[in-house]
Amino acid sequence: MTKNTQEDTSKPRDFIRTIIDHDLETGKYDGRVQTRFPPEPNGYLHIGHAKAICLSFGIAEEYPGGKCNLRFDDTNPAKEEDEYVRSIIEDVSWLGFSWEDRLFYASDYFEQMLEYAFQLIKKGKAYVCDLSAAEVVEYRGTLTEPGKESPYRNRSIEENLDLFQRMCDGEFPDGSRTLRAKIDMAHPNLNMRDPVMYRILHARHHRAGDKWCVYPMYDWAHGLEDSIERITHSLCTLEFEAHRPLYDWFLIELGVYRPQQIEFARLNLSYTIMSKRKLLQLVEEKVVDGWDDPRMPTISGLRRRGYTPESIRDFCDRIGIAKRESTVDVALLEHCLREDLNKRANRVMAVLDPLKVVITNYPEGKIEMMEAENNPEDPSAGKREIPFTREIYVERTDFREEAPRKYFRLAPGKEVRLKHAYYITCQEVIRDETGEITELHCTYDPKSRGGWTDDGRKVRGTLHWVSATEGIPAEIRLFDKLFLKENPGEVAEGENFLSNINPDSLKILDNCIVEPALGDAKHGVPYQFLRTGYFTLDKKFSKPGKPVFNRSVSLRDSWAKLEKKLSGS
RNA sequence: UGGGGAGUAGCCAAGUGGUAAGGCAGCGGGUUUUGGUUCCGCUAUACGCAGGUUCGAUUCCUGCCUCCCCAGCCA
Repeated sequence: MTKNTQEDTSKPRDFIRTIIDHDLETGKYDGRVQTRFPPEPNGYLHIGHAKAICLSFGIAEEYPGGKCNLRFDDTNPAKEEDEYVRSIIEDVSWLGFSWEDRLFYASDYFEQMLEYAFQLIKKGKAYVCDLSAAEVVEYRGTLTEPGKESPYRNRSIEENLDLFQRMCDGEFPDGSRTLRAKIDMAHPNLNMRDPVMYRILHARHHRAGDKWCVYPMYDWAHGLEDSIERITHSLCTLEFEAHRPLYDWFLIELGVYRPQQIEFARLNLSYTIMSKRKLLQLVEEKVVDGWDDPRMPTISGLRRRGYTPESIRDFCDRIGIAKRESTVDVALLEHCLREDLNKRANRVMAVLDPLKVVITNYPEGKIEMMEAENNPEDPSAGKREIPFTREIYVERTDFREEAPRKYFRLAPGKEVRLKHAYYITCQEVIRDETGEITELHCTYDPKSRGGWTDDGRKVRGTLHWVSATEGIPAEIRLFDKLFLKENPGEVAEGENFLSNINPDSLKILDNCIVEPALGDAKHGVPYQFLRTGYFTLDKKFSKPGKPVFNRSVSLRDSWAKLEKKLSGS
C-alpha cells in the first residue's frame, strides 16, 4: 500500500492547503484553522463566489475543528442593500455550508474600528486630510513618479484627534476631509501612499441606519475584521495581492492579532461574465428577467435553471485552486451537472415539438397503461405507468421523409420502437393544404407490447412519445449561452459587452405536451425528459395547469454530431 | 515605465534534480428498449525563450519575452 486511503479520498493539495498543512505542523495559530467568506452585499452571488465559498468553507470542513465565518463586508452604504444580504444567506446555505452561529457584519465592528483609528492617530500614524478627492489623486503621483505629501500631513496629534472626532460627529460635509494613514508618499506600491482610512458619507446604512457619517475603507476595515474574528487564513483573490503589505501594516502598527492573507486566482468561465456590475446591468436593462434568470451565472440563476448544490461543489473541486489566471470551459460545469443528474433524475417523457401519430390499427378510445422504470441508474426509484392511446405525439424531429444514412428514427415504411410501448411502422404521411406535415398514420405490432419481440427482429430506433388525449400541455424553455463570444468582454472599439449578447439564448416552446405524471411536478426536483435533457419546473412562470419547465442541460447528442459530420463530408 | 504576480496539451491542473498524474473537450470501438448512461482504447513530442550549473533540469541560477493586477474618498 503505497498510498493510503486517507490521501486518496482527501482533496488535492493545492498551494493554500499546503500552506495550512505546514502552519499546522509548525504550530502557527495553535493548530486553529479559521477562514471566512466576506461578501459585500451589493449584488447576488455567482459561480465565481461559489469557488471562494467552496474553498473557505471547504477548508473549514476538512480540518479538525476548522471553522468558517460568513461575514458581510458592509462598509459602503451607497451600494449595499438588505435584499442582497438575504440572497447571499440563502445561496450559501443552499450550497450546503454552515457558519453555525458565526454570521457577522463588518458594520458591527465600526465602534471598535474607530477606537483603533484613534490609537493610530495618537501614535502619529494617521492624520486628517482636507484635500479634495481630485487633489488626493493629484498628490498620489503615478506608477513611475513619487507622490507629494499632503499639506495637512503634519498636523498635531491633538488637532487630528479633534478633527477626526468632529468628522465622526457629522460636522463636515461629504468629501470634505478624510482620515489617512501616514506611511510613505514615495512608496513604489501606490496602495502605501497614505491610503484613505475613512471618508465622510452621510448615507443611510442598510443595517446601521443613520448611526454613522464616516465609513471605513476596505483596506483599513478588512484586516481589522479578520483580526477581530481571529481568522487564521484570510483567502481572497489575486487583485488584493498588492494590498497585502497594507493589510499587514495596519495590524502591525496596531499591535493586534494578525491573520495571513493568501490570494488565489478568481474563476473565469467561457461565454460568461462574472462582474457584479455587468450582471446588475443585465438585470436593470431587462436583458434577463432578474438576478435569478436561468441564463445567469448567479447561484440563484443556476438553482432556477436546475443546477444542484452537489454539481456546483463538484465543479469547484475539479477546477482546482492556483494563482494562474485561467478561464474554465463552461462544458466542465455542464458535465458536472449531467453526471449528478444522471444518477438522481427520474426519467419521464415529454414532446417538445409535437407531431401527431395516429395508430390506425389500434382501437379508438382504448387506454392501456404501460409500465416504465423511473431510472435505469437507480432501481430503487421504482416504476410508474404511462397511458398509451391510439393518438400520440412524437417529436417532429424524429421523423424524416427521406432518411439519411445511419438514421434510424421514423421514416415512411420504417419501423421504430416507442419507448415502453410498441413497435410502430409509418404507413402514410398526411399534409395540410400548405404541404406541411400534420400527422403520420402508423400501424403497431400488438406482439411488441412493452417494446420488445422475441422473434429476433432488429429495431434500432427508440422514440419517446406522449398520449395525445392523456398528456398535459406545458411550456418548455430551452437556453443557450447568453454570450456569443468565449470572452464576452472582447469587443470592437466603441462597443461594450452587450453587443456580444446571444439574441437566441432563450427559446420558448409553448405547445409542448408532457406525460401525466408531470402534472404534479415539484419545484427543485430534477427530471430527465427522455432523449432531450434534464429539466426542472420553473418557479417564476409555472401556473396551475400550465407548468413551465426549464432545460437545465441537454443530453449529449452523438447523433447530432454524426449527422453534422455526414452532411459536412 | 515603478511595484506586485503568473507562464506544464484546445481548456483546467498535479508533480519531481532522473526525464511529466488526473479531469474536461476531441477521436475510435463494445454494451444498451434514452443515438443517454456505462465500458474499453486512442491522440496530442504539454513543461514561455535563451544561456549556465549538473552525469542528468520542467524542477537550481542568470538574462529575456509574454500576460495579469495597482494611480476609487469601491470592494
